[in-house]
Amino acid sequence: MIKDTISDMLSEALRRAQADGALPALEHQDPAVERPQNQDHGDYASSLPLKMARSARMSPLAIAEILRERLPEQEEVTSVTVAPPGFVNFGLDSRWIMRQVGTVLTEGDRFGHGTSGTGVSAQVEFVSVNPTGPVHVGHGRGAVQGSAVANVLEASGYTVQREYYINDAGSQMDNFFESLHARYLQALGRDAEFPTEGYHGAYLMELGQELASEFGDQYVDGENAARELGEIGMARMIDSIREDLERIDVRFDRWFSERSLFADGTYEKAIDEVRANGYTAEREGAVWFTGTDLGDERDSVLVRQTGAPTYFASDIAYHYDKFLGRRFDRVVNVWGADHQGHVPRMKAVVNALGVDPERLQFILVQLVTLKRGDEVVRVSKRTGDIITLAEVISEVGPDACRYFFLSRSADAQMDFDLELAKREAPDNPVYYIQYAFARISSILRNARENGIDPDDMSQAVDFDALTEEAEHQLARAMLRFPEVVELAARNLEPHHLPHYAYELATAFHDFYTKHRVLGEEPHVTLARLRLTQAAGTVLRNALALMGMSAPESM
RNA sequence: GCCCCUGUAGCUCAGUGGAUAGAGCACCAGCCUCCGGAGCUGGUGGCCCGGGUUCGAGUCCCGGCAGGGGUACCA
Repeated sequence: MIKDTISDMLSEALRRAQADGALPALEHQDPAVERPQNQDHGDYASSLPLKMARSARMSPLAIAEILRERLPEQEEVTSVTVAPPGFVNFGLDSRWIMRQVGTVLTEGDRFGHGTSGTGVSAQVEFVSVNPTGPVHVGHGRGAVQGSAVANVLEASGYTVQREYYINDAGSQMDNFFESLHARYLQALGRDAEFPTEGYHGAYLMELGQELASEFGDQYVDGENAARELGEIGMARMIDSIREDLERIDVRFDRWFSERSLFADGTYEKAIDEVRANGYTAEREGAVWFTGTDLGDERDSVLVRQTGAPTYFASDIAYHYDKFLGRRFDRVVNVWGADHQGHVPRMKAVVNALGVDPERLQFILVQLVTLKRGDEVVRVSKRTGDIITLAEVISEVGPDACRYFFLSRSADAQMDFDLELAKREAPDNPVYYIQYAFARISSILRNARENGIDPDDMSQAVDFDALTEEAEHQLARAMLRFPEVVELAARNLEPHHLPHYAYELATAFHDFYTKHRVLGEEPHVTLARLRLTQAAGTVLRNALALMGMSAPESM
């Protein structure tokens, strides 16, 4: 990345200045290269002189000047200026910028990808909705955020595994089995007492009816009837969850069963490890995790008086498997904000397993407040008043759904007004972005009709023919893409992607409005065609990371 | 009570400690002989309050205020 090149230039200048005594030798300084908001200040700027002025006991301007004089030559940087109160501003050679269009086309769908995560394995676990009900709209937000984070990490070179943790053990499954069995019996016209704390949603009645018509009275009686029927029902639920998620391009490499932790001995190994490291205690007939020894607020129960493990104990086993079993270098858990209290505990647990807690990161997705107009819609499985992800997808479409969930940072709550989302669908920014891609595709189609084959890359391109401001801005916008991907990966903030895509689309629409591609002088047409193709490549790559489609026509 | 997240334009949201805080929607005024007007151009309008750190704070720290979430031998 050009940004790294400029950082290296500054580091070299600093080294030289310290070698010849112009600047005092200080400990490592970050070159602090950033993009100025105001383009008059160049393509990149460094505030290093301002940051080191105090410790160097020199004026920032003097430091800036010393650095500027010692900067190594670099062909892509044509201007370096010192600006008060102490910036070093860098201007890129506009001809070099335009030639990067060729680089974009050469790299194709790999343009924007980086290497910061090369050789590092990362697991992203997300959604993980209990298989007792459908995916609702709040889960959808986590699904989109998680899948985009996984995409962005992968694009940064990480070896990524996308995982869904199936909570198929524990009391909520028993409850689901009983609830389903009751619905099944009711569907067969029999008296059945529905559990007070059961799952009241309409989806379970439908499932009960489905199983009743399919299996008849096969599961009415018998010791294990409810359980056997429940297993079938759970598999159906998981299938339906999978289908819903696939509609918004959310896919998993592995569906990890909580039960398997107990079946294969991982659970015992994990608890033994925690015990061996001295972080368990027996009190009041229960086994506790003494997280307070590791800075947690309070101790937590692992095994109840009844002998049944808590879900927390399962989670210990699960993370034991992630770090000590499958040996992921990094683990990212995407959780709903209602699980926030669980984060310090999990950090403490990982610590207790002898793993650096920094390797475990969380994205806490804040809750979605559903509205219909002014009316707030509460999501409740107990009442059955559920707005499912599937419903939202059907109303606003998968691309708009993804864009909407992606464009807000995970730690900000959001209102989702279904009426508004429907009404504004044609004005949604997603169409603006996709329209840019459709226009690009249209130009390429027209080029073919005019006897120009855009895919023929044999002809030499005169990028110096691209001298217009709008062309320059479009190319500049394209070059920012790798930096955006890197930023999104480093901070686990996929919401930068849609904002970037919008800006890139704006740069293209502006170019499109002001200049024609086809019908100009041949060398201009060819150069603009390449610019257009490159814009399409970057747009498509950005949309791909967002999990959105890039339609050639709309 | 304690812990976490959030407070930026009328509304929905961006804004890696930097130079003159940005978009969309809405509102006002313009642009179609020409590659798709789902587009383009201009205008109105803003950092919750009070301290602090810093050469520099929307951004970091402390204290308020407001909204949301969490504080189980539920998950």
